[in-house]
Amino acid sequence: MVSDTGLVLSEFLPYRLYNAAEKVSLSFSHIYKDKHGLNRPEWRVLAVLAQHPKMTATEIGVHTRMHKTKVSRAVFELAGRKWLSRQLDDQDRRVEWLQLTKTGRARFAGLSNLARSFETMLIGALGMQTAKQLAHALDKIEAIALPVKRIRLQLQGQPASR
Amino acid sequence: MVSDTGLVLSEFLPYRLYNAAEKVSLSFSHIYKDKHGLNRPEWRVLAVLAQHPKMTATEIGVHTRMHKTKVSRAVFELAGRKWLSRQLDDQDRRVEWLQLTKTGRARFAGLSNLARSFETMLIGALGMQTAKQLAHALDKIEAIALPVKRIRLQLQGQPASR
DNA sequence: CGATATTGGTTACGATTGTAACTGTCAATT
DNA sequence: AATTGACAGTTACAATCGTAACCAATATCG
Repeated sequence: MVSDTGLVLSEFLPYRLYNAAEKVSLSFSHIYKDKHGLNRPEWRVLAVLAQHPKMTATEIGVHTRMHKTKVSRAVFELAGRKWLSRQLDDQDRRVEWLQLTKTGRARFAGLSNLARSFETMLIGALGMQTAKQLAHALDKIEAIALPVKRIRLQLQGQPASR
Repeated sequence: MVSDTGLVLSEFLPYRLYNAAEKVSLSFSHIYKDKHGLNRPEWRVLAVLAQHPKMTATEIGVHTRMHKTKVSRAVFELAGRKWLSRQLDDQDRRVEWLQLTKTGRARFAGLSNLARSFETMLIGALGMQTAKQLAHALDKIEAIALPVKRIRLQLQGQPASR
């Protein structure tokens, strides 16, 4: 029989993890939001393209764990700003190769520095040891398999069941 | 001069933290969503009221770090299901005291057990040591002050400056 | 006491998001 | 080569969410 002492929400790990992530994310969001009016998907697309010069929207979705509609909208917005260019693959005209324009790279450079400063500040506030332990815990969370029903899982990299 | 090697998104701590939280939260959400059709705010209100028998909507918002409109909607929904009752304070008729009904408590009991099982599973997958380190890191994140501009901060519990 | 500010909670509206349907292109099977 | 299925990416629609405006009720201060 289970002792139904209830559940202390404020000590419940998923809850705490979520709140911490929201807090950090909210604080960090000013870096891309305030100056450039980017939202999170746009920031992520920018950051991935800065690191991987040529990618397709689908690849970006897999890499950033974002739904393809999110990616699509972010790409649309960034293309409108001329921060990235789209180029049809000539083997397969369904796919578009995306890459940052000079403007895009320039804008990102500044953001990138701010991002790293933020991370440094965060790690400093946590202390190096705690930060390392946190990173390690995140490694594990990324690695473990959690039950995910109902959701067709937007990152269609690996086939679920066929 | 800052070495602009760019930024490796997949190693960027805020990004990783957010993804991990989303992964865990998405997996956990099935527990309250699949069977009862609750959403996250509703789940939280339920859990807090189970722990603290009588609270006001404002208090719930502070405690769960949720915006008062979210709380308001969740309370509306749960009241509609008769999982909680509202009772006007007779000293101050603006405030409503909320408490779970017998139905609400009964429904929550099951959820609470599933929630604890989930947490146990998660901690098991992480390993006890990692889980403890994670909890410690989350403690620190909760405690530190991160720059938050622009946002009027929905949890008006503690005065920011007076 | 009366005007004004503040507070608890709700509602309206715009923005963001996810699901599903859709378009166009390629691949496979006949 | 024609049909069928799969896939890249977009669009439509509904649900969720945050901001701001709002309504009552109380507190404050002249």
